[in-house]
Amino acid sequence: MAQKDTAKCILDAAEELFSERGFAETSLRNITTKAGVNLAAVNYHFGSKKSLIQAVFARFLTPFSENLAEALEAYKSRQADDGIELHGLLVLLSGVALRSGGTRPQRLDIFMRLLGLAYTQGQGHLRKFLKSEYGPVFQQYMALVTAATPELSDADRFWRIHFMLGATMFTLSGVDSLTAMAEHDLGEPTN
Amino acid sequence: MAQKDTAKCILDAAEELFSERGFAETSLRNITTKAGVNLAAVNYHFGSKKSLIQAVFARFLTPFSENLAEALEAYKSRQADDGIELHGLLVLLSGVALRSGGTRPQRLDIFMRLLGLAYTQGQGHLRKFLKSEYGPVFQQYMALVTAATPELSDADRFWRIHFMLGATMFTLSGVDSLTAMAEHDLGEPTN
DNA sequence: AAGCGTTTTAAACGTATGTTTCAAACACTC
DNA sequence: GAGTGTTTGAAACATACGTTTAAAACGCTT
Repeated sequence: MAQKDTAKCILDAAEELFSERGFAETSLRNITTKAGVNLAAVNYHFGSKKSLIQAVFARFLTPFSENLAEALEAYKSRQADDGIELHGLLVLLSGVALRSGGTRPQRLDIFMRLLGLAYTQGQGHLRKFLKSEYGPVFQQYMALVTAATPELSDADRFWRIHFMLGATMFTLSGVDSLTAMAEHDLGEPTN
Repeated sequence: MAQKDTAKCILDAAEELFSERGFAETSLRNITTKAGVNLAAVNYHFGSKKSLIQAVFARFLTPFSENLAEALEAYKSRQADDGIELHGLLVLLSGVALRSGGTRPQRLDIFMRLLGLAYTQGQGHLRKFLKSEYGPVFQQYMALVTAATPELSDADRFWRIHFMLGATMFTLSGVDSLTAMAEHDLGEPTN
């Protein structure tokens, strides 16, 4: 419970609570209570709840997109001669994702849930923020994927990426959804 | 805009708004305004917002689980001799899902988004409701899937189901997530 | 230790929400 | 057409939220 930095404590608490309960269902009072700080600290350090949400994403995505940009540069100069290869691109992406989790290993779980929330809840400001801030790197990556799969039609590539992304995010985020409904009451307690 | 049944208008509006914006982000005033009914109608017809949320799910899931139960019975008696076959089970499930959409074809899209929300937002009451109400049918289905894949370890089967479910739900729900970040500004307007 | 910018604290503010109330409007039987 | 149970309507309620305020506490240079 090292209370070294108030802003960091708030981000940690917010990250966890948001991923468990969503944005609107998590009040600033929930966050500050869990973080052990004063309620006003959120607005002092982040300005507003919206900005706090964006900051939670930025803390993960900024290193991630930087790592991805670097890896893409290295990959492009390395593969300049013998063309773009899909397998290498996928390995590159998963490697960057795993490396960007920071110290805590469960960071990727939490972040996958957050990313899902960003697009299932009404947070339009978040979508705009993510797209304008981190869009270019992902567009760059997608362009390479397209170059690596010239044999696919745009529609085929679109759906295959959706399938892959869905399986990945769903699995990594640990959201059980339908399986939870069919779950026998073995295993961990429900709360 | 046939205002035949107030309860139905409320369910339609709630279903759509919930799937677009989440549960907590959608107020009863939003719903009743869109439905063209009085604010108090929600509490009169459904008792509370929680009950309304459950009713939205029940309207889709009750026919779905009944159809599934029937289809399972028919399948089991038909396949009694030559064993359980996985492909037939999957065709059965997708057939039931497509048939349970009701008249409107986009119902399945909306419902996949809702199902995702049910497990990413903090609605614990919803999870309990879904599990107790519809869990048994899905357990029955999963038992058949298990019987149809005796060559798989429990872990393998668990992850394969997760992959399939993730790809399916992600694709059907039309949630764009990461792809939206890399999207070029072509295509439909953003709002 | 005084001074000053930064951070924390407790309390209050305005607003939006879910819910309740109670009278009016309606539907339908006798 | 009066009477009765059901549904709608406008308004008010209590509560929880995000945000703001202003004073207190702190950290650090001098």
